Amino acid sequence: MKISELSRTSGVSLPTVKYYLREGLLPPGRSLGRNQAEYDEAHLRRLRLIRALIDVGGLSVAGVRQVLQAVDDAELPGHHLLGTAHEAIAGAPRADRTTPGWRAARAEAARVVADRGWRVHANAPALDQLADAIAALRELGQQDMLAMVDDYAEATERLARQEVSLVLARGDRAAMVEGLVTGTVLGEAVLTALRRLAQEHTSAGLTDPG
Amino acid sequence: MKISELSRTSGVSLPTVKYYLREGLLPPGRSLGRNQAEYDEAHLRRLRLIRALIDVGGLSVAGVRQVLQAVDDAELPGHHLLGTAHEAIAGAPRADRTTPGWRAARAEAARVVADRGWRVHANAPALDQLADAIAALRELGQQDMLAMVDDYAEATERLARQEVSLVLARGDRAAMVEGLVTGTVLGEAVLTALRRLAQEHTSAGLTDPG
DNA sequence: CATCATGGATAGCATGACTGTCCGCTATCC
DNA sequence: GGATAGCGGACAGTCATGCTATCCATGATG
Repeated sequence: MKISELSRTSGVSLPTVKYYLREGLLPPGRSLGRNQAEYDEAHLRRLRLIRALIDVGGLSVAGVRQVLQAVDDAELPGHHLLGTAHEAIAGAPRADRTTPGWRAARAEAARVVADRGWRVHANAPALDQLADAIAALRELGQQDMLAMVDDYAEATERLARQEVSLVLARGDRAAMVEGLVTGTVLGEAVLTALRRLAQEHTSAGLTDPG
Repeated sequence: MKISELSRTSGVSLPTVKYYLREGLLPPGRSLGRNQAEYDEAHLRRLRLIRALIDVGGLSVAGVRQVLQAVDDAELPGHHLLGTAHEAIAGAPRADRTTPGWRAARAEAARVVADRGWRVHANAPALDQLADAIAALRELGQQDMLAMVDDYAEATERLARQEVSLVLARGDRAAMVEGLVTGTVLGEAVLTALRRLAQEHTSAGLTDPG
């Protein structure tokens, strides 16, 4: 198919498709001459993945590029890809990570993980994000919220087991890789949306039962 | 304290403090004349909350303003505040919500909630976000991931019960209100960070046991 | 009394994610 | 075989966000 058809059937405007091409998110089509190129199903699929990562996952264009490069790297072992996906989701840190309070929170985050016996990379971005949140909670005098951490950890551990086995159940590598990325990014969107709905339900039920 | 001290002790640059004042995130200090104003602990606290919502929660300045207006509205019933927080977190939708695929996903989202007996506002933003994610998953041929939805719902329901009762356990309204906001926004950060860590642990454990 | 910070207003800047325009070329439809 | 619509490629322009910088008249402070 031609670029205009790619644009039309994907719903992504033509200038934007060109932009993604320029930015290396979308591989160039098979050139059929100086000013004609052929795109196929794989491009369409890729374009949809890009939009999902941006629109639903909230990734930046740079983050998407990172993820896609990892996806396309056939050598990369699976859980490296996961790490890349996590880095891309994380983006640039906004919080100040130099204060003593943050360092303490960071140590606390490491402790939570260690207590659970989780084997994670010592400088996983998620550890820093957890520290950001813990530090903020303490700074705001909301430490009592930290009582939830164990419940969160328990729940996420159970869910992660399900997710990972679901992805591993797929036979081939390509399907696993895509599942990993979408599971990580879109799964997070599903989880947080459901959390909000559950909160709304529960708070309505408790403040206005019946 | 003076504005410069507020800036110094909060770690937020003076121009930024002025910016937040201009934007109405921070209430003006008690004026002591044409060019002098007095700020207090409440301002410091508020400033820290703003930074937490922006840095950790990822809210936009507009979103923060929305939340704080609700926080300051003493009339607003509790679960309205929750709704406002959810709207502010959600921000402007990025996905296209006019396609038939999206409508189907939206109906599916409503069904998930209804099947659980969750009582939520029929146009809660989280329902749309859930639909965004479901639509993306289907569009990408990753429907099998939707098998997780029930587990997510189950887990979030249990967690929400804990969270809400934790917040309600606080005596006074002001503490509850702040707990609600921080619990919603920062709790989400904690949850997603832990989810990523759990994923990393699990995938490492399954691909490389020992 | 000399400085210096302050409140208030306005302008400027960096980044990110597009969007619009132009150009020379070519496939395709009369 | 000529018109014309679409194409690839290069770039400049746009818009929103979240600050940051400058200026000024005033008044606090040593």
